[in-house]
Amino acid sequence: MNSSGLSSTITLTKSQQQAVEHKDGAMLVIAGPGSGKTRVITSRIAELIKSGVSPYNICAITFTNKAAEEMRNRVIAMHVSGGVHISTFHSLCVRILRQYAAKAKITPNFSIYDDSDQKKCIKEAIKTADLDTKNFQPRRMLEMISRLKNNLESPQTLEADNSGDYFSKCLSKIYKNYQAILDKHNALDFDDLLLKTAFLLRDDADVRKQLNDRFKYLMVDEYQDTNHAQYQIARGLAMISGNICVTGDPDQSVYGWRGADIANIMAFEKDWPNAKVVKLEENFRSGAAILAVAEKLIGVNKNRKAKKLIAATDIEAGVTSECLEDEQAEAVYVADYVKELIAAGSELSEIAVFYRVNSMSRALEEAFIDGRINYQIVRGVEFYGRKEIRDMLAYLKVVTNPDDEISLLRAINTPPRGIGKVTIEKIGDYARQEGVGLYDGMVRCASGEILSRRVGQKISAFVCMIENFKKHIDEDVSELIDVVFHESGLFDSLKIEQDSQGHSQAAAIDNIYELINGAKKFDENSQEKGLVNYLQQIALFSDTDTYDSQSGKVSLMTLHAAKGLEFDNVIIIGAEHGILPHERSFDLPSEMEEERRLFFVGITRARKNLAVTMSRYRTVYGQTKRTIASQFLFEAGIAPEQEPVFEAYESPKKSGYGYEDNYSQAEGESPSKAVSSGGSSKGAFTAGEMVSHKKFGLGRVREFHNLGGSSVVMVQFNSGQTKSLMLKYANLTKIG
DNA sequence: TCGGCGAGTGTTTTT
DNA sequence: CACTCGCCGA
Repeated sequence: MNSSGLSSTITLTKSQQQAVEHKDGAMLVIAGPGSGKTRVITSRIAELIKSGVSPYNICAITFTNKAAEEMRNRVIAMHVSGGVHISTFHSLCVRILRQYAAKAKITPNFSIYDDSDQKKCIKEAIKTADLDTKNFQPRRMLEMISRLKNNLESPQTLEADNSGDYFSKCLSKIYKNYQAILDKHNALDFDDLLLKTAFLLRDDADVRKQLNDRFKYLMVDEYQDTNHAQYQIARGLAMISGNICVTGDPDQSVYGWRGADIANIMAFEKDWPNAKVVKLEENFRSGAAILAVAEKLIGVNKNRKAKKLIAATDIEAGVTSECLEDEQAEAVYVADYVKELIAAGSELSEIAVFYRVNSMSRALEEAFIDGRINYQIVRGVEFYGRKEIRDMLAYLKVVTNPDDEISLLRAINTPPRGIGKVTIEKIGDYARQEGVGLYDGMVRCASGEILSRRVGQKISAFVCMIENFKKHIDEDVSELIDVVFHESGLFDSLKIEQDSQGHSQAAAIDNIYELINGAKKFDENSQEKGLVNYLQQIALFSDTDTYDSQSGKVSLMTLHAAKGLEFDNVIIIGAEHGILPHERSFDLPSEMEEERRLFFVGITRARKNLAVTMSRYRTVYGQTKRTIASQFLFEAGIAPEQEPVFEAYESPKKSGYGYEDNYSQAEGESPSKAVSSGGSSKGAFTAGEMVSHKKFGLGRVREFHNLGGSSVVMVQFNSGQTKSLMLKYANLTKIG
């Protein structure tokens, strides 16, 4: 999203014009990369207002806070009066849920739980279900619950369905417990924000009517990445007016793992039968050479609507690729390449490096520091994930929401106050007897005879402190944080640490001051003030929100974070089998296609120069392993000249994390042959056929997914195991 | 009560 | 390799 060309006098193409002028009814804008989508959306908002629609009646939903902010600025720059609601789905839901809290059966001061909060809750939920965390891994359970929530399955509906097997019954129980814990804490997780809003819209005609009246014109960007809950929310919001305009690109759907359903955009015309469909296929961003690579790659995907990438500029573009020895060499290569770009006149902020996983930034950072290149890592959790920040936020959450036990338990012993497990348990038991929350239990214990005098005093002191903080709740958030910082003892304990450990801890105190500074900005600028608002807003900050286009630094980020951005120069590192595509995606063709789209997204961020690198060896989890070139390099026609041995392989699942057990068989094979021939097992398979595999022996084909060069066969082997194999590498022989 | 230490474990992407 | 968890000693 470049900020240039904001002037409303700028000329639009015919199709852009069509999209901008469309007013009433449904519209689907299929917008390829670089097709001026953001400009279309903002121009349309301006056009709606010009035609007499009140800004107050317009709602635009973006994918990230950053995108929302940017769009807000653009709308303002168009000299259109304010009042348009622009936010992410999640922020919108927070607003709705607070406004209609009673109807949603929650209280408006709810906490929003992040990953680590959720993890604590799920562990407790598993324990109270009398199950163990070995067989029911917290992470996995959370993932499945998230999936359920995204599909709007409540614990009740799940429990009512008695048909499930043992595992689903356990899951159902865990889900129920987990939700009970969240309810008790007056807390919502990310998925709840969507689910509760969707239910509210579905079940309460009054609310639905009011919101439809409020948001007469709804626009949803990045529609290809909406999940079922978001889809239902959008539908609910536009149900009466029918004025829904969605924009997106199925080829850029990269959040399937988070429940995003590409079918939402594919089936839009069915949902809204009179929908106008506009395709934006002209690309104003990238040079033709880059587009050719992108188009070649994405063309391999099977499940897609055909769409062109038409170069609409005469940018001279270049695409290079390089194979380096290991990740250090790769990072140094990138640093040198960046220096060349700078020498050639490029701005640092016009250079970006993308990678598949966050951990890959490390080698880059070292090389950039060595090379004295200024960089920014687009990764936000960093700051809000720091211990001292979380500690501080825990206090604030307790102040707004004493039922938030996760925060309460954190705050009560940071810094240590000599209140231990036993005491907490005692109070917990007492509170349960009395039918009150833990905090209220403390309040009562502080004066009662439940605890020893000594402990009672400690509790009393803590409760008094929190109650005292509550008095400041209507002051500026920044002031309250300052008060909490000093009166809670957090400052003292950090100071002591700092003094004893030299200056290594100085950052902790500075971080709190930075938090205070951020809060000051919130106090000054935010539309809706107050502590609860502040906390709920912070909870929704994300990685991509930290990207600063004006930083004057090279940007490093994951491919996911790169969505929606553009740079003159893009470098994508780690184009290796197992990384891009990621090994966790090997089993499902749909996931392989998503990986391909991810690479596609990365490629199409570049205006002038695209460089792709891989390395021959990579150290993962402390072990150095030989790598295999990504098939995507070949599909896109950009394999490095100094070509790596492209080895035949089997799906490396279950054989550990490395690929070592399949790299022996390849030594002699000619790489180019292995690729272009498509392997030895050509043609189609059908379910039921008997096949033979070198290593796994005999088996029967269960599924065949014809994906051209990357077809996948799922085979159930006689050994009992079922494997998904890439057809062209699996070396399957048909039997009989 | 709490911090330190050692064994064990798990590794994608993020609102 | 890095992080978490649980146990033990002070």
